Amino acid sequence: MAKIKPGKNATKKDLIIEKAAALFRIRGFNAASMRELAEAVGVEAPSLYNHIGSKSELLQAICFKIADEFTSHLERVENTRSGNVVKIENIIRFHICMMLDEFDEVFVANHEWKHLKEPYLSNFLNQRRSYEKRFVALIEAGIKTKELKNINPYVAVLTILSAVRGLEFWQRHKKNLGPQVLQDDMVTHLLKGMIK
Amino acid sequence: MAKIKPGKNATKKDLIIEKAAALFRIRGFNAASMRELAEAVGVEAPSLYNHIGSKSELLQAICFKIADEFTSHLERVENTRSGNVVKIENIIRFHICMMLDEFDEVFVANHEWKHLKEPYLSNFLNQRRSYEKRFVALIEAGIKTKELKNINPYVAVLTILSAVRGLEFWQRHKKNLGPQVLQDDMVTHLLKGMIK
DNA sequence: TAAAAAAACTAATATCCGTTAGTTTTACAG
DNA sequence: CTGTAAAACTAACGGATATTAGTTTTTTTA
Repeated sequence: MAKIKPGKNATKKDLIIEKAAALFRIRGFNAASMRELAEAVGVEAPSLYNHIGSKSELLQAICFKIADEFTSHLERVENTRSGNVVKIENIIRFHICMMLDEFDEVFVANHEWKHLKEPYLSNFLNQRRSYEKRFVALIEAGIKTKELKNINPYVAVLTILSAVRGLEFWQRHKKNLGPQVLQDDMVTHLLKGMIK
Repeated sequence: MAKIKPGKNATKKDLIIEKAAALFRIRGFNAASMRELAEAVGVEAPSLYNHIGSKSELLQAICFKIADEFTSHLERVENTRSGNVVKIENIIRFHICMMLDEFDEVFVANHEWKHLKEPYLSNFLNQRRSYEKRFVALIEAGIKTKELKNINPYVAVLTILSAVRGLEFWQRHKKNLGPQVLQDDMVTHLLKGMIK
């Protein structure tokens, strides 16, 4: 069969990772087979190994690409001079955008990380914990400056991150509601509540 | 080896399902092997088949047990004469309790349902969709009676259900915060927001 | 206590999976 | 064109998995 060229600026490895993200999301990491992945790429299974080292390497690439994007965005926000509420709103909106723009990858990072092998598993969890702690610190700062209610900051972070993650169920209703309305509504709900 | 008796009122099948829920949660449905499950039960793998039909039957039992509990609770709430906000708060608190009391089962129902086989997969998804629609109706009613802001009810349900689901990450912080505080904080956050 | 039923065990099978080995084809540099 | 390297292919292996078959042990029943 003819060699298949990937898009201009992307390597074939990138194409494989992209297809892997979609497949891992739909079938789950363990249920997804390298033969299925090969078919999606348009190649026989062993040919994949000319470009990648192993199946778990694919999972690592996906998880850490996403983790790094979130981490570096948080760093950018921290170095801003805005108020804490603005910072928090910024983070919420970024999560929503990531969920909509890089759906497969974010989904896999959220759901399949447990199948990472050591030491990647520990690295990933440490990076997550660090992210959450820095988010908590932001909320604590907002409480100190009286911008926020005297809530438990851990519960708030938990609530926000989980709510935003729920956008993975969004696809169903995509037709009825634009992403901008969605973003605004969710930000309002999480910041100001739903009671009049 | 001697026959192992389950707890007084539970059949051996119930014991197997219970152990399966814990195992499926930790390892994932596909990664969890029947040999591992057998070891947890204290038996050789083929012996399991004296009590169950197949591995997927276990997943079905777990998923539908949880789905039915949520559905019947919703029905109870619907038949109540309380205000809509009280009903919504009731549902949120029930979700939190389920998450804390039947952690393994709820986790598996939330994460592993995609490995259900037809027609169970379709049944499960239909039951979920129905639940969400009835929840949406409750919020729409609250908007109509001016109890709630004029938010998009789909976004609200999405936000609430996802936030509550996030309690699966709770175990980490259990030591620092009691479940009652958690419940109250989360209900407040979801109903009234975090801004002062 | 003897017969019947339930539930354990051992052994084995068929299937699928990730991956390797070895070979052939394609693409590109000179 | 020609030679070289990259990337495709076919064939196959070793290991794990769910499950079945057949047998033996344990428990219950009468």
